[in-house]
Amino acid sequence: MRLLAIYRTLRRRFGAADWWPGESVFEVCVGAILTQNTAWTNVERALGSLRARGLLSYAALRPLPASRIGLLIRSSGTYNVKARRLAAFLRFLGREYRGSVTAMARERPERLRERLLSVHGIGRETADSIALYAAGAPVFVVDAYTRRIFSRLGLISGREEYDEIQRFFMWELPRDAALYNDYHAQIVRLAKDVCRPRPRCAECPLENLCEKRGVPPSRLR
DNA sequence: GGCCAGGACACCA
DNA sequence: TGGTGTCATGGC
Repeated sequence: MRLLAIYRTLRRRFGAADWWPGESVFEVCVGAILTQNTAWTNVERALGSLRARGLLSYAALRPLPASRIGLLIRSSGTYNVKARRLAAFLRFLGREYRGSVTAMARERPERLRERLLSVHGIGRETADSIALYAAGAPVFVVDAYTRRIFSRLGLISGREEYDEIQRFFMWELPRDAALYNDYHAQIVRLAKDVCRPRPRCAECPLENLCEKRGVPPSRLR
């Protein structure tokens, strides 16, 4: 089963995902940084903390020192690190786009990715998440779920570089931001609802392919 | 009480 | 270029 067929199977099972979970484009950017190596439930708490104080906008957040931001996002973990990264992103947004995520979203996709990667604390996955989910750019997001699930299915080894896996997906799939958006959302849903916290392989829409391939149970989380 | 989560970076050899 | 340590909370 190849990539498009897998997507169609997931889509039939889960329906349209309508992602990313965020109430504004700015919130998507903040969430993309806060979710680094962190469960989304913890990110939601931090976003809620910012929202409750009316701080989920560039104008409100930009004047705050990183130390203050850190206290507000504690629940997302590694909060001192993430506060510095958020501050770096805010400086970037102010310097390059006068604080406007709308202006940022108008940037050409390749150029936007390149510029985001120059920001401290924004790596490939975070840059691509912002480019796709905040700016609607046709770039495929490769995350830990993607790596884990597709290596189990035998389509990648899982040890490839980020860019190599991304090229694989973008080579095989039509260049379509809506497709990349929903595909990644389907992967996350499969990982969360079926593969974790305890594998429910009998309910897997992908015909339990990884188990049939002899993937050991220890890898099925 | 230990393991893990939708990474990125610094440092070292 | 690749390996390892660090950051840190909250759920299970």
